[in-house]
Amino acid sequence: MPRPAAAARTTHSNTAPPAAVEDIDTSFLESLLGYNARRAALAVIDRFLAGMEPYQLKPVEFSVLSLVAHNPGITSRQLCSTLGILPPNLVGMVNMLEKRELIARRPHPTDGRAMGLHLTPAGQKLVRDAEKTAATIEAGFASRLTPAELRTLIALLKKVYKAA
Amino acid sequence: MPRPAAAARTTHSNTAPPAAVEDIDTSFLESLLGYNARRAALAVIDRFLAGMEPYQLKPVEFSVLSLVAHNPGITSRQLCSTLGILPPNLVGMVNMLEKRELIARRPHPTDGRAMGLHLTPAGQKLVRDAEKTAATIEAGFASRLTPAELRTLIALLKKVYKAA
DNA sequence: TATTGTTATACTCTATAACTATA
DNA sequence: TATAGTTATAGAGTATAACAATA
Repeated sequence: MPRPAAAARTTHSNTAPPAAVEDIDTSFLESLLGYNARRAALAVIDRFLAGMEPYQLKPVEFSVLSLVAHNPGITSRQLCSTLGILPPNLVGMVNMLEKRELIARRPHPTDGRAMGLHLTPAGQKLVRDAEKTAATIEAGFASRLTPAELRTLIALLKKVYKAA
Repeated sequence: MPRPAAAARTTHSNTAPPAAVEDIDTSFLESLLGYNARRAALAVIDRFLAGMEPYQLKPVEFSVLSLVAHNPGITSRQLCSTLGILPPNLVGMVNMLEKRELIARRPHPTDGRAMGLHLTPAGQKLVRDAEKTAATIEAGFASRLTPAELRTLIALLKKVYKAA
């Protein structure tokens, strides 16, 4: 974001070390997959965060609810290994979602230690609406990417993190 | 990561609600750009973190050193806006890199408030080696992605986060 | 008046150790 | 003995407010 050409006093002084930097060279970083993946993820998540504001859901909370919706009876342990979060960090989230009466813990049918997670009717409605919003956000990126590019991008991303 | 087919007792009970989940359906989440971008970024950064261990550099510290290397005299403010980090959070990092004698603060040639950042000889050597390692890590992904796919992926990621 | 660098501080996210009850 | 869920806690990472020196 530095202005294009102010203070032209410090131009082409090829030998003097104490020169000011005007245009920042980011070419090396931009050649790295990690740098670009992180920047893109942050940009998309930022948009997602804004879109989920009416539902008071952060990205991970949305992921949890969506997984419970499509996998009624899923356990905490399964959520953790699927989403890559640690059990102690899930507990508070599940408590909060239960207090909001979006999900309910029920005893697991075969494992007395585990609890199966289920959506309440209110949770089902919220997830339906939130997933619709997520799809809309997704479509919003079609302004920068064609549908084909979006498909390609997602396919390549999967190739990167699957079989890690 | 649940085992494929243990406890076959709880199979095809199509009507009973309290059933155990065996294979987790993640298809909706996997259709979302944000989910895939985050997972991919985490996977790559994980690999990067391991590769940078001998240099004792975290991804952001590597980014800072690399930017200083290619832009000698760059200011803290410029680093912050380029990398999307906040000034208070950069201070400690620069202090630490200075204490490790990898960078040096010198007075800015035209702005008395600012400090220009420069690499020490030790810093230059470290960055050269670390960038070589970064390129190697990058090449390591060629096992999952062809060089053409990697180029396409990076180009599409740029499209996503530029013009955000 | 605005900006650079800085301190202090708070809030979130992520990680580790240890306990309980079931398997 | 191992695993699911939980508690407590520690450590990163990220955020805002406010100040001194300079523009």
